[in-house]
Amino acid sequence: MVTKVTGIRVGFDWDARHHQFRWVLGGRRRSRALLYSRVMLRVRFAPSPTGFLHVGSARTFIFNWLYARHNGGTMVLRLDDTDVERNTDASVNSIFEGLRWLDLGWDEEYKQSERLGLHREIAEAIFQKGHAYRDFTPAHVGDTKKSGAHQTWLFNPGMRELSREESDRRAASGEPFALRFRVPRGTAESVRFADAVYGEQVKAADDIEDFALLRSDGMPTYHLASCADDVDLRISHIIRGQDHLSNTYKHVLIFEAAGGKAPQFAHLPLLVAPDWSKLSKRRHGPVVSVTTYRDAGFMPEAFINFLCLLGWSPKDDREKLSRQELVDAFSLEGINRANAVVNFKEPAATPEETFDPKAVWLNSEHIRGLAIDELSARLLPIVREAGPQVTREKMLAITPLIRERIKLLRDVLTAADFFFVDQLPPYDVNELIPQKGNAALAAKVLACAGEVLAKTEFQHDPLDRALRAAAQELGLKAGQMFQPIRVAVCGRKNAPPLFETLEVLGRETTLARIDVAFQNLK
RNA sequence: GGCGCUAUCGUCUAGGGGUUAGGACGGAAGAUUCUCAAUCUUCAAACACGGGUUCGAUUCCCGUUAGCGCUACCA
Repeated sequence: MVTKVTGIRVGFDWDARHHQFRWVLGGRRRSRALLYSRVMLRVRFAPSPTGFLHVGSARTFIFNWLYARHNGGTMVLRLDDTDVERNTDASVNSIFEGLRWLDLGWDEEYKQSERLGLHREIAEAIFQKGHAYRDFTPAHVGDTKKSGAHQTWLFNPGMRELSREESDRRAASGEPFALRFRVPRGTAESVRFADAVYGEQVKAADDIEDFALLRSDGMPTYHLASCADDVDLRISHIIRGQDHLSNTYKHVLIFEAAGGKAPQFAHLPLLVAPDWSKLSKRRHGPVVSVTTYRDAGFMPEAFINFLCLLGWSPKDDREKLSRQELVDAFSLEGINRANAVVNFKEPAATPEETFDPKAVWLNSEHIRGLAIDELSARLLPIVREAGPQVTREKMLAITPLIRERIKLLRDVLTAADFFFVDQLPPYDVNELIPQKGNAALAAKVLACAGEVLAKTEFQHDPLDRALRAAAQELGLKAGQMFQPIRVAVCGRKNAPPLFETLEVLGRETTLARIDVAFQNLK
Protein backbone atom coordinates (compact mmCIF):
# COMPACT_ATOMS: atom_id res chain seq x y z
CA MET A 1 0.00 0.00 0.00
CA VAL A 2 0.98 3.53 -0.38
CA THR A 3 1.61 6.11 2.16
CA LYS A 4 2.40 9.71 1.76
CA VAL A 5 3.12 12.49 4.11
CA THR A 6 2.42 16.07 3.30
CA GLY A 7 4.56 16.74 0.31
CA ILE A 8 6.83 13.78 0.82
CA ARG A 9 6.64 10.62 -1.22
CA VAL A 10 6.44 7.49 0.77
CA GLY A 11 5.45 4.21 -0.80
CA PHE A 12 6.25 2.02 -3.75
CA ASP A 13 8.52 3.32 -6.41
CA TRP A 14 9.42 1.56 -9.57
CA ASP A 15 13.03 0.47 -9.45
CA ALA A 16 14.07 0.08 -13.07
CA ARG A 17 17.38 -1.52 -12.28
CA HIS A 18 15.98 -4.32 -10.20
CA HIS A 19 12.74 -4.61 -12.13
CA GLN A 20 10.48 -4.32 -9.15
CA PHE A 21 8.72 -1.92 -6.89
CA ARG A 22 10.57 -0.85 -3.83
CA TRP A 23 9.57 0.84 -0.69
CA VAL A 24 10.82 4.37 -0.46
CA LEU A 25 10.62 6.57 2.51
CA GLY A 26 10.57 10.25 1.79
CA GLY A 27 14.06 10.90 0.48
CA ARG A 28 15.96 13.53 2.36
CA ARG A 29 13.22 14.37 4.75
CA ARG A 30 12.88 10.94 6.20
CA SER A 31 12.68 12.00 9.80
CA ARG A 32 9.80 14.31 9.12
CA ALA A 33 8.15 11.62 7.09
CA LEU A 34 8.22 9.35 10.06
CA LEU A 35 6.88 12.09 12.25
CA TYR A 36 3.83 12.59 10.12
CA SER A 37 3.58 9.01 9.05
CA ARG A 38 0.02 8.17 8.18
CA VAL A 39 -1.59 6.36 5.32
CA MET A 40 -2.38 8.70 2.49
CA LEU A 41 -5.56 7.83 0.78
CA ARG A 42 -5.42 8.04 -2.98
CA VAL A 43 -8.22 7.08 -5.33
CA ARG A 44 -8.54 7.33 -9.07
CA PHE A 45 -11.15 7.58 -11.75
CA ALA A 46 -9.89 5.93 -14.92
CA PRO A 47 -12.23 6.26 -17.87
CA SER A 48 -11.28 4.97 -21.26
CA PRO A 49 -12.08 7.55 -23.92
CA THR A 50 -14.08 5.32 -26.22
CA GLY A 51 -17.40 7.12 -25.83
CA PHE A 52 -19.20 9.92 -24.04
CA LEU A 53 -19.22 10.08 -20.25
CA HIS A 54 -22.09 7.93 -19.19
CA VAL A 55 -24.06 7.96 -15.99
CA GLY A 56 -22.44 4.82 -14.64
CA SER A 57 -18.97 6.29 -15.08
CA ALA A 58 -20.14 9.54 -13.56
CA ARG A 59 -21.32 7.71 -10.47
CA THR A 60 -17.99 5.90 -10.20
CA PHE A 61 -16.25 9.25 -10.40
CA ILE A 62 -18.56 10.73 -7.77
CA PHE A 63 -18.07 7.85 -5.33
CA ASN A 64 -14.31 8.10 -5.69
CA TRP A 65 -14.44 11.84 -5.19
CA LEU A 66 -16.71 11.52 -2.16
CA TYR A 67 -14.45 8.91 -0.61
CA ALA A 68 -11.39 11.08 -1.16
CA ARG A 69 -13.04 14.20 0.20
CA HIS A 70 -14.56 12.41 3.15
CA ASN A 71 -11.15 11.10 4.14
CA GLY A 72 -8.98 14.00 3.13
CA GLY A 73 -7.44 11.95 0.34
CA THR A 74 -6.31 12.66 -3.19
CA MET A 75 -8.40 12.26 -6.31
CA VAL A 76 -6.55 11.19 -9.42
CA LEU A 77 -8.00 11.40 -12.91
CA ARG A 78 -6.35 9.01 -15.33
CA LEU A 79 -7.28 8.55 -18.93
CA ASP A 80 -6.98 4.86 -19.73
CA ASP A 81 -6.29 5.32 -23.39
CA THR A 82 -4.27 2.29 -24.39
CA ASP A 83 -6.75 1.16 -27.00
CA VAL A 84 -5.55 3.35 -29.83
CA GLU A 85 -8.04 1.82 -32.24
CA ARG A 86 -11.06 2.99 -30.32
CA ASN A 87 -9.89 6.17 -28.60
CA THR A 88 -11.21 9.44 -29.96
CA ASP A 89 -10.64 13.08 -29.16
CA ALA A 90 -14.38 13.60 -29.24
CA SER A 91 -14.68 11.13 -26.41
CA VAL A 92 -11.97 12.83 -24.37
CA ASN A 93 -13.78 16.12 -24.82
CA SER A 94 -17.11 14.61 -23.88
CA ILE A 95 -15.67 13.15 -20.71
CA PHE A 96 -14.11 16.45 -19.66
CA GLU A 97 -17.29 18.27 -20.55
CA GLY A 98 -19.29 15.97 -18.32
CA LEU A 99 -16.81 16.16 -15.46
CA ARG A 100 -16.57 19.92 -15.67
CA TRP A 101 -20.32 20.17 -15.39
CA LEU A 102 -20.30 17.96 -12.30
CA ASP A 103 -17.95 20.58 -10.93
CA LEU A 104 -16.25 18.33 -8.43
CA GLY A 105 -12.70 18.63 -9.65
CA TRP A 106 -9.69 16.39 -9.11
CA ASP A 107 -6.20 16.78 -7.80
CA GLU A 108 -3.93 15.06 -10.30
CA GLU A 109 -4.29 14.12 -13.92
CA TYR A 110 -2.52 11.50 -16.05
CA LYS A 111 -2.73 9.88 -19.44
CA GLN A 112 -1.82 6.25 -19.78
CA SER A 113 -0.60 6.68 -23.31
CA GLU A 114 2.17 8.89 -21.95
CA ARG A 115 3.32 6.21 -19.57
CA LEU A 116 3.91 3.31 -21.94
CA GLY A 117 7.55 3.04 -20.95
CA LEU A 118 6.58 2.21 -17.40
CA HIS A 119 4.08 -0.39 -18.56
CA ARG A 120 6.63 -2.14 -20.75
CA GLU A 121 9.25 -2.12 -18.07
CA ILE A 122 6.90 -3.75 -15.67
CA ALA A 123 5.83 -6.30 -18.25
CA GLU A 124 9.48 -7.05 -18.88
CA ALA A 125 10.11 -7.45 -15.18
CA ILE A 126 7.21 -9.85 -14.80
CA PHE A 127 8.56 -11.80 -17.76
CA GLN A 128 12.08 -11.87 -16.34
CA LYS A 129 10.78 -13.26 -13.11
CA GLY A 130 9.10 -16.07 -15.01
CA HIS A 131 5.54 -14.93 -14.32
CA ALA A 132 4.86 -14.43 -18.01
CA TYR A 133 5.59 -16.11 -21.31
CA ARG A 134 5.63 -15.19 -24.96
CA ASP A 135 2.71 -16.44 -26.98
CA PHE A 136 3.46 -16.61 -30.69
CA THR A 137 -0.05 -17.72 -31.60
CA PRO A 138 -1.50 -15.33 -34.15
CA ALA A 139 -4.11 -12.98 -32.70
CA HIS A 140 -7.71 -14.11 -32.87
CA VAL A 141 -9.68 -12.28 -35.46
CA GLY A 142 -13.16 -11.10 -34.63
CA ASP A 143 -15.36 -11.97 -31.75
CA THR A 144 -14.50 -15.38 -30.37
CA LYS A 145 -17.83 -15.57 -28.58
CA LYS A 146 -19.72 -15.38 -31.82
CA SER A 147 -17.46 -17.76 -33.65
CA GLY A 148 -18.64 -20.51 -31.35
CA ALA A 149 -15.62 -20.72 -29.11
CA HIS A 150 -17.67 -21.24 -26.00
CA GLN A 151 -15.31 -23.73 -24.47
CA THR A 152 -13.09 -22.43 -21.77
CA TRP A 153 -9.52 -21.83 -22.71
CA LEU A 154 -6.99 -21.29 -20.01
CA PHE A 155 -3.77 -20.99 -21.95
CA ASN A 156 -2.36 -21.61 -25.38
CA PRO A 157 -0.86 -25.08 -25.26
CA GLY A 158 2.65 -25.29 -26.55
CA MET A 159 3.45 -21.68 -25.84
CA ARG A 160 3.36 -21.84 -22.09
CA GLU A 161 5.95 -24.63 -22.10
CA LEU A 162 8.17 -23.13 -24.75
CA SER A 163 11.77 -23.18 -23.60
CA ARG A 164 13.34 -19.86 -22.84
CA GLU A 165 15.92 -20.48 -25.55
CA GLU A 166 13.36 -21.11 -28.23
CA SER A 167 11.22 -18.24 -27.04
CA ASP A 168 14.20 -15.89 -27.20
CA ARG A 169 15.21 -17.21 -30.61
CA ARG A 170 11.77 -16.70 -32.13
CA ALA A 171 11.45 -13.28 -30.57
CA ALA A 172 14.88 -12.30 -31.87
CA SER A 173 13.91 -13.42 -35.34
CA GLY A 174 11.18 -10.84 -35.26
CA GLU A 175 8.23 -13.15 -34.86
CA PRO A 176 5.38 -11.24 -33.23
CA PHE A 177 4.08 -12.39 -29.87
CA ALA A 178 1.77 -11.44 -27.08
CA LEU A 179 3.01 -11.59 -23.54
CA ARG A 180 0.78 -13.69 -21.30
CA PHE A 181 0.66 -14.02 -17.58
CA ARG A 182 1.66 -17.47 -16.42
CA VAL A 183 -1.14 -18.26 -13.99
CA PRO A 184 -0.23 -21.09 -11.61
CA ARG A 185 -1.72 -24.40 -12.85
CA GLY A 186 -2.46 -27.62 -11.04
CA THR A 187 -1.15 -26.28 -7.76
CA ALA A 188 -4.48 -25.92 -5.95
CA GLU A 189 -3.45 -22.33 -5.40
CA SER A 190 -6.10 -19.70 -5.10
CA VAL A 191 -6.16 -15.97 -5.50
CA ARG A 192 -7.95 -13.90 -2.91
CA PHE A 193 -8.78 -10.37 -1.96
CA ALA A 194 -11.13 -8.63 0.39
CA ASP A 195 -13.61 -6.36 -1.31
CA ALA A 196 -14.99 -3.54 0.80
CA VAL A 197 -18.42 -4.09 -0.71
CA TYR A 198 -18.61 -7.76 -1.72
CA GLY A 199 -16.54 -9.19 1.06
CA GLU A 200 -13.95 -11.95 0.91
CA GLN A 201 -13.39 -13.18 -2.65
CA VAL A 202 -11.57 -16.37 -3.54
CA LYS A 203 -10.99 -18.03 -6.86
CA ALA A 204 -8.98 -21.09 -7.81
CA ALA A 205 -6.01 -20.14 -9.94
CA ASP A 206 -6.94 -23.03 -12.20
CA ASP A 207 -10.06 -21.11 -13.20
CA ILE A 208 -8.13 -18.04 -14.30
CA GLU A 209 -6.95 -17.95 -17.89
CA ASP A 210 -3.50 -16.83 -18.99
CA PHE A 211 -4.53 -13.28 -19.79
CA ALA A 212 -2.44 -11.02 -22.00
CA LEU A 213 -0.14 -8.36 -20.62
CA LEU A 214 1.27 -7.05 -23.88
CA ARG A 215 -0.23 -7.19 -27.33
CA SER A 216 1.81 -8.30 -30.27
CA ASP A 217 2.23 -4.67 -31.28
CA GLY A 218 3.89 -4.02 -27.94
CA MET A 219 1.00 -2.04 -26.47
CA PRO A 220 0.02 -2.93 -22.93
CA THR A 221 -3.40 -4.38 -22.29
CA TYR A 222 -5.82 -2.72 -19.94
CA HIS A 223 -4.98 -5.11 -17.11
CA LEU A 224 -1.28 -4.43 -17.22
CA ALA A 225 -1.45 -0.70 -17.79
CA SER A 226 -4.06 -0.22 -15.12
CA CYS A 227 -2.20 -2.15 -12.44
CA ALA A 228 1.17 -0.69 -13.32
CA ASP A 229 -0.21 2.80 -13.04
CA ASP A 230 -2.12 2.04 -9.87
CA VAL A 231 1.10 0.98 -8.22
CA ASP A 232 3.12 3.80 -9.67
CA LEU A 233 0.53 6.42 -8.76
CA ARG A 234 0.34 4.87 -5.31
CA ILE A 235 -3.39 4.32 -5.48
CA SER A 236 -4.61 3.08 -2.13
CA HIS A 237 -8.24 2.32 -2.96
CA ILE A 238 -9.70 1.17 -6.22
CA ILE A 239 -13.38 2.03 -6.39
CA ARG A 240 -14.86 0.91 -9.70
CA GLY A 241 -17.75 -0.89 -11.35
CA GLN A 242 -18.62 -4.44 -10.42
CA ASP A 243 -17.92 -5.50 -14.00
CA HIS A 244 -14.31 -5.61 -12.82
CA LEU A 245 -14.95 -7.91 -9.89
CA SER A 246 -13.83 -11.03 -11.74
CA ASN A 247 -10.95 -9.16 -13.35
CA THR A 248 -9.63 -8.32 -9.94
CA TYR A 249 -8.09 -11.76 -9.51
CA LYS A 250 -5.92 -11.04 -12.52
CA HIS A 251 -5.02 -7.69 -11.11
CA VAL A 252 -4.02 -9.16 -7.78
CA LEU A 253 -1.77 -11.54 -9.69
CA ILE A 254 -0.15 -8.63 -11.51
CA PHE A 255 0.31 -6.58 -8.37
CA GLU A 256 2.02 -9.48 -6.68
CA ALA A 257 4.18 -10.38 -9.68
CA ALA A 258 5.32 -6.77 -9.94
CA GLY A 259 6.46 -6.96 -6.37
CA GLY A 260 3.78 -4.65 -5.09
CA LYS A 261 0.82 -5.10 -2.85
CA ALA A 262 -2.72 -4.87 -4.14
CA PRO A 263 -4.70 -1.83 -3.04
CA GLN A 264 -7.99 -2.05 -1.21
CA PHE A 265 -10.84 -2.80 -3.61
CA ALA A 266 -14.43 -1.64 -3.51
CA HIS A 267 -16.68 -2.68 -6.35
CA LEU A 268 -19.85 -0.83 -7.11
CA PRO A 269 -23.11 -2.43 -8.20
CA LEU A 270 -23.91 -1.61 -11.80
CA LEU A 271 -26.46 0.84 -13.09
CA VAL A 272 -28.86 -0.89 -15.44
CA ALA A 273 -31.78 0.00 -17.71
CA PRO A 274 -35.43 -0.55 -16.69
CA ASP A 275 -35.33 -3.95 -18.41
CA TRP A 276 -32.26 -4.88 -16.38
CA SER A 277 -30.02 -4.80 -19.41
CA LYS A 278 -26.76 -2.95 -19.50
CA LEU A 279 -27.03 0.76 -20.19
CA SER A 280 -26.03 1.44 -23.74
CA LYS A 281 -26.28 4.45 -25.92
CA ARG A 282 -27.24 2.37 -28.90
CA ARG A 283 -30.18 0.78 -27.12
CA HIS A 284 -31.24 3.45 -24.68
CA GLY A 285 -30.29 6.66 -26.39
CA PRO A 286 -29.04 9.91 -24.89
CA VAL A 287 -30.46 9.26 -21.39
CA VAL A 288 -27.27 7.43 -20.56
CA SER A 289 -25.05 10.40 -21.31
CA VAL A 290 -24.23 12.92 -18.60
CA THR A 291 -24.43 15.94 -20.88
CA THR A 292 -28.03 15.06 -21.68
CA TYR A 293 -28.92 15.79 -18.09
CA ARG A 294 -27.05 19.07 -18.18
CA ASP A 295 -28.76 20.11 -21.40
CA ALA A 296 -32.19 19.16 -20.07
CA GLY A 297 -31.80 21.54 -17.17
CA PHE A 298 -30.63 19.38 -14.31
CA MET A 299 -28.46 21.02 -11.71
CA PRO A 300 -25.22 19.18 -11.08
CA GLU A 301 -25.80 18.98 -7.34
CA ALA A 302 -29.20 17.34 -7.92
CA PHE A 303 -27.80 14.95 -10.49
CA ILE A 304 -25.02 13.97 -8.12
CA ASN A 305 -27.53 13.52 -5.33
CA PHE A 306 -29.61 11.25 -7.56
CA LEU A 307 -26.68 9.13 -8.66
CA CYS A 308 -25.50 8.68 -5.09
CA LEU A 309 -28.84 7.22 -4.10
CA LEU A 310 -28.38 4.54 -6.75
CA GLY A 311 -26.44 1.79 -5.04
CA TRP A 312 -25.66 3.69 -1.88
CA SER A 313 -27.65 4.83 1.09
CA PRO A 314 -26.90 7.15 4.00
CA LYS A 315 -28.85 4.61 6.13
CA ASP A 316 -31.20 7.20 7.46
CA ASP A 317 -34.27 8.53 5.73
CA ARG A 318 -32.61 11.47 4.04
CA GLU A 319 -33.14 11.73 0.30
CA LYS A 320 -32.13 15.26 -0.53
CA LEU A 321 -28.51 15.77 0.33
CA SER A 322 -26.24 18.67 -0.45
CA ARG A 323 -22.74 18.12 -1.70
CA GLN A 324 -21.33 18.65 1.77
CA GLU A 325 -23.88 16.35 3.35
CA LEU A 326 -22.87 13.67 0.87
CA VAL A 327 -19.21 14.13 1.69
CA ASP A 328 -20.00 13.83 5.39
CA ALA A 329 -22.27 10.82 5.05
CA PHE A 330 -20.34 8.83 2.47
CA SER A 331 -18.80 5.55 3.40
CA LEU A 332 -18.02 2.29 1.66
CA GLU A 333 -20.25 0.47 4.14
CA GLY A 334 -23.29 2.21 2.71
CA ILE A 335 -22.79 0.70 -0.72
CA ASN A 336 -25.19 -2.01 -1.87
CA ARG A 337 -24.45 -5.16 -3.78
CA ALA A 338 -27.43 -5.41 -6.11
CA ASN A 339 -27.58 -3.59 -9.44
CA ALA A 340 -29.75 -0.50 -9.51
CA VAL A 341 -32.22 0.43 -12.22
CA VAL A 342 -32.12 3.91 -13.69
CA ASN A 343 -35.82 4.24 -14.19
CA PHE A 344 -36.01 6.24 -17.39
CA LYS A 345 -38.65 5.84 -20.05
CA GLU A 346 -37.40 4.39 -23.29
CA PRO A 347 -39.60 6.20 -25.82
CA ALA A 348 -39.01 9.78 -24.85
CA ALA A 349 -41.83 12.28 -25.09
CA THR A 350 -41.06 15.27 -22.87
CA PRO A 351 -37.91 15.66 -20.82
CA GLU A 352 -39.87 15.21 -17.64
CA GLU A 353 -41.20 11.88 -18.82
CA THR A 354 -37.85 10.72 -20.10
CA PHE A 355 -35.82 10.86 -16.94
CA ASP A 356 -36.08 8.88 -13.77
CA PRO A 357 -38.91 10.58 -11.84
CA LYS A 358 -36.82 10.65 -8.72
CA ALA A 359 -34.06 12.53 -10.50
CA VAL A 360 -36.58 15.10 -11.66
CA TRP A 361 -38.08 15.39 -8.19
CA LEU A 362 -34.66 15.80 -6.60
CA ASN A 363 -33.88 18.50 -9.11
CA SER A 364 -37.03 20.39 -8.18
CA GLU A 365 -36.10 20.00 -4.53
CA HIS A 366 -32.69 21.47 -5.16
CA ILE A 367 -34.22 24.28 -7.18
CA ARG A 368 -36.50 25.14 -4.28
CA GLY A 369 -33.55 25.03 -1.96
CA LEU A 370 -31.73 27.71 -3.90
CA ALA A 371 -31.85 31.37 -2.90
CA ILE A 372 -33.77 33.52 -5.38
CA ASP A 373 -30.74 35.41 -6.64
CA GLU A 374 -28.76 32.22 -7.05
CA LEU A 375 -31.55 30.50 -8.95
CA SER A 376 -32.11 33.61 -11.02
CA ALA A 377 -28.45 33.69 -11.99
CA ARG A 378 -28.67 30.09 -13.18
CA LEU A 379 -31.84 30.72 -15.12
CA LEU A 380 -30.65 33.85 -16.87
CA PRO A 381 -28.17 32.24 -19.30
CA ILE A 382 -30.70 29.60 -20.24
CA VAL A 383 -33.29 32.21 -21.11
CA ARG A 384 -30.85 34.39 -22.99
CA GLU A 385 -29.53 31.49 -24.98
CA ALA A 386 -33.06 30.65 -26.01
CA GLY A 387 -33.56 34.17 -27.36
CA PRO A 388 -35.14 36.63 -24.97
CA GLN A 389 -32.60 39.17 -23.74
CA VAL A 390 -34.10 39.65 -20.30
CA THR A 391 -32.36 41.91 -17.88
CA ARG A 392 -30.95 40.58 -14.68
CA GLU A 393 -33.42 42.71 -12.72
CA LYS A 394 -36.42 41.36 -14.52
CA MET A 395 -35.22 37.77 -14.15
CA LEU A 396 -34.80 38.41 -10.46
CA ALA A 397 -38.42 39.57 -10.29
CA ILE A 398 -39.70 36.60 -12.28
CA THR A 399 -37.77 33.93 -10.40
CA PRO A 400 -39.84 33.80 -7.20
CA LEU A 401 -42.97 33.38 -9.29
CA ILE A 402 -41.72 30.24 -10.97
CA ARG A 403 -39.39 28.67 -8.44
CA GLU A 404 -42.02 26.29 -7.18
CA ARG A 405 -43.38 25.66 -10.63
CA ILE A 406 -40.32 24.32 -12.43
CA LYS A 407 -38.67 20.95 -12.08
CA LEU A 408 -35.86 21.40 -14.56
CA LEU A 409 -34.05 24.68 -15.13
CA ARG A 410 -35.13 24.70 -18.73
CA ASP A 411 -38.77 24.71 -17.62
CA VAL A 412 -38.28 28.43 -17.14
CA LEU A 413 -38.82 28.78 -20.87
CA THR A 414 -42.33 27.39 -20.69
CA ALA A 415 -43.25 28.53 -17.19
CA ALA A 416 -42.31 32.17 -17.70
CA ASP A 417 -42.72 32.46 -21.46
CA PHE A 418 -45.25 35.30 -21.30
CA PHE A 419 -42.79 37.49 -19.41
CA PHE A 420 -40.32 37.27 -22.26
CA VAL A 421 -42.40 38.49 -25.19
CA ASP A 422 -43.92 41.81 -26.15
CA GLN A 423 -46.99 40.27 -27.66
CA LEU A 424 -48.54 36.98 -26.69
CA PRO A 425 -48.67 34.34 -29.37
CA PRO A 426 -52.21 33.33 -30.41
CA TYR A 427 -54.14 31.37 -27.81
CA ASP A 428 -57.58 29.83 -27.57
CA VAL A 429 -60.04 32.67 -26.97
CA ASN A 430 -62.40 30.29 -25.19
CA GLU A 431 -59.90 30.08 -22.37
CA LEU A 432 -60.87 33.64 -21.49
CA ILE A 433 -64.35 32.53 -20.54
CA PRO A 434 -64.65 31.96 -16.79
CA GLN A 435 -66.48 29.19 -14.99
CA LYS A 436 -70.25 29.38 -15.40
CA GLY A 437 -69.88 32.23 -17.82
CA ASN A 438 -69.89 33.10 -21.48
CA ALA A 439 -68.03 35.34 -23.89
CA ALA A 440 -70.12 38.32 -22.91
CA LEU A 441 -69.20 37.89 -19.27
CA ALA A 442 -65.54 37.55 -20.17
CA ALA A 443 -65.74 40.77 -22.16
CA LYS A 444 -67.45 42.51 -19.28
CA VAL A 445 -64.74 41.36 -16.87
CA LEU A 446 -61.96 42.49 -19.16
CA ALA A 447 -63.54 45.87 -19.74
CA CYS A 448 -63.94 46.37 -16.05
CA ALA A 449 -60.44 45.14 -15.33
CA GLY A 450 -59.06 47.55 -17.89
CA GLU A 451 -60.72 50.45 -16.17
CA VAL A 452 -59.72 49.40 -12.69
CA LEU A 453 -56.14 48.61 -13.57
CA ALA A 454 -55.68 51.90 -15.34
CA LYS A 455 -55.88 53.66 -12.05
CA THR A 456 -54.53 51.09 -9.59
CA GLU A 457 -51.04 51.08 -8.25
CA PHE A 458 -49.18 48.02 -9.63
CA GLN A 459 -48.30 46.48 -6.32
CA HIS A 460 -49.54 43.22 -4.92
CA ASP A 461 -51.84 44.54 -2.20
CA PRO A 462 -53.50 47.39 -4.08
CA LEU A 463 -54.07 45.08 -7.05
CA ASP A 464 -55.53 42.47 -4.75
CA ARG A 465 -57.93 44.95 -3.16
CA ALA A 466 -58.97 46.64 -6.38
CA LEU A 467 -59.63 43.46 -8.33
CA ARG A 468 -61.54 41.78 -5.53
CA ALA A 469 -63.65 44.87 -5.10
CA ALA A 470 -64.35 44.89 -8.83
CA ALA A 471 -65.42 41.26 -8.69
CA GLN A 472 -67.83 42.00 -5.91
CA GLU A 473 -69.25 44.90 -7.82
CA LEU A 474 -69.89 42.69 -10.82
CA GLY A 475 -71.38 40.04 -8.56
CA LEU A 476 -68.68 37.54 -9.46
CA LYS A 477 -66.55 35.13 -7.53
CA ALA A 478 -62.88 36.03 -7.35
CA GLY A 479 -61.98 33.12 -9.55
CA GLN A 480 -64.41 34.18 -12.25
CA MET A 481 -62.88 37.61 -12.24
CA PHE A 482 -59.27 36.48 -12.24
CA GLN A 483 -59.36 33.85 -14.91
CA PRO A 484 -60.10 36.08 -17.90
CA ILE A 485 -57.42 38.51 -16.75
CA ARG A 486 -54.92 35.72 -16.21
CA VAL A 487 -55.51 34.24 -19.64
CA ALA A 488 -55.41 37.69 -21.19
CA VAL A 489 -51.97 38.45 -19.77
CA CYS A 490 -50.47 34.95 -19.71
CA GLY A 491 -52.13 33.32 -22.68
CA ARG A 492 -53.17 30.29 -20.62
CA LYS A 493 -54.95 29.25 -17.47
CA ASN A 494 -52.07 27.66 -15.63
CA ALA A 495 -49.79 30.40 -14.51
CA PRO A 496 -48.23 31.97 -11.43
CA PRO A 497 -50.42 33.93 -8.99
CA LEU A 498 -52.13 36.86 -10.65
CA PHE A 499 -51.15 39.92 -8.64
CA GLU A 500 -47.45 39.15 -8.54
CA THR A 501 -47.60 38.46 -12.22
CA LEU A 502 -49.26 41.77 -13.02
CA GLU A 503 -46.76 43.54 -10.84
CA VAL A 504 -43.85 42.17 -12.83
CA LEU A 505 -45.56 42.70 -16.17
CA GLY A 506 -46.37 46.33 -15.40
CA ARG A 507 -49.35 48.47 -16.23
CA GLU A 508 -48.56 49.14 -19.85
CA THR A 509 -48.17 45.52 -20.91
CA THR A 510 -51.08 44.39 -18.80
CA LEU A 511 -53.48 46.91 -20.27
CA ALA A 512 -52.31 46.26 -23.80
CA ARG A 513 -52.86 42.51 -23.42
CA ILE A 514 -56.25 42.97 -21.83
CA ASP A 515 -57.21 45.15 -24.73
CA VAL A 516 -56.08 42.56 -27.25
CA ALA A 517 -58.07 39.90 -25.43
CA PHE A 518 -61.10 42.15 -25.38
CA GLN A 519 -60.87 42.69 -29.13
CA ASN A 520 -60.42 38.98 -29.72
CA LEU A 521 -63.58 38.18 -27.86
CA LYS A 522 -65.65 40.04 -30.41
C1' G B 1 -20.72 -23.89 -21.92
C1' G B 2 -17.20 -22.47 -17.53
C1' C B 3 -16.39 -19.19 -13.30
C1' G B 4 -18.52 -15.54 -10.28
C1' C B 5 -21.96 -11.70 -8.27
C1' U B 6 -27.02 -10.44 -6.95
C1' A B 7 -32.33 -11.02 -5.32
C1' U B 8 -37.45 -6.37 0.18
C1' C B 9 -43.48 -2.27 -2.79
C1' G B 10 -43.51 -0.43 -10.21
C1' U B 11 -38.45 2.22 -9.04
C1' C B 12 -34.52 3.77 -5.30
C1' U B 13 -33.91 1.88 -0.48
C1' A B 14 -34.11 0.91 5.49
C1' G B 15 -34.33 -3.24 8.38
C1' G B 16 -33.12 -7.82 10.25
C1' G B 17 -34.37 -14.89 13.88
C1' G B 18 -40.36 -12.86 16.90
C1' U B 19 -41.71 -5.75 13.44
C1' U B 20 -48.67 -3.44 12.04
C1' A B 21 -41.65 -4.99 7.27
C1' G B 22 -40.08 1.71 7.72
C1' G B 23 -38.87 5.94 4.28
C1' A B 24 -38.67 8.28 -0.65
C1' C B 25 -40.19 8.78 -5.86
C1' G B 26 -44.18 7.68 -8.83
C1' G B 27 -49.77 6.49 -8.56
C1' A B 28 -54.83 7.32 -6.25
C1' A B 29 -58.11 10.23 -3.01
C1' G B 30 -58.89 14.52 -0.05
C1' A B 31 -57.72 19.49 2.33
C1' U B 32 -56.00 24.39 0.95
C1' U B 33 -54.98 29.15 -2.04
C1' C B 34 -57.54 33.27 -7.67
C1' U B 35 -55.69 28.79 -11.79
C1' C B 36 -51.26 25.86 -11.74
C1' A B 37 -47.49 24.56 -8.61
C1' A B 38 -45.99 24.07 -3.63
C1' U B 39 -47.75 22.34 1.10
C1' C B 40 -50.62 18.99 4.35
C1' U B 41 -53.59 14.36 5.23
C1' U B 42 -54.98 9.56 3.77
C1' C B 43 -54.82 5.07 0.67
C1' A B 44 -52.96 1.10 -2.55
C1' A B 45 -48.17 -1.27 -3.17
C1' A B 46 -42.77 -5.75 -1.41
C1' C B 47 -39.47 -9.84 1.59
C1' A B 48 -38.60 -14.51 -6.17
C1' C B 49 -39.51 -20.03 -5.42
C1' G B 50 -38.43 -24.82 -2.88
C1' G B 51 -36.06 -27.31 0.91
C1' G B 52 -33.57 -27.29 5.48
C1' U B 53 -31.70 -25.20 10.66
C1' U B 54 -34.89 -23.31 14.60
C1' C B 55 -40.06 -23.08 19.30
C1' G B 56 -40.10 -19.38 15.33
C1' A B 57 -37.65 -17.49 9.37
C1' U B 58 -38.30 -12.14 5.08
C1' U B 59 -33.55 -12.39 7.88
C1' C B 60 -28.95 -18.06 8.56
C1' C B 61 -27.63 -22.57 5.17
C1' C B 62 -28.46 -25.39 0.56
C1' G B 63 -30.81 -25.74 -4.03
C1' U B 64 -33.93 -23.73 -8.08
C1' U B 65 -35.17 -19.73 -11.00
C1' A B 66 -34.16 -15.07 -12.90
C1' G B 67 -30.94 -10.93 -13.82
C1' C B 68 -26.10 -9.27 -14.37
C1' G B 69 -20.67 -9.63 -14.91
C1' C B 70 -16.13 -12.03 -16.54
C1' U B 71 -14.73 -15.78 -19.89
C1' A B 72 -10.59 -10.71 -26.23
C1' C B 73 -3.64 -9.35 -28.19
C1' C B 74 -11.63 -4.17 -25.48
C1' A B 75 -11.61 -1.38 -21.30
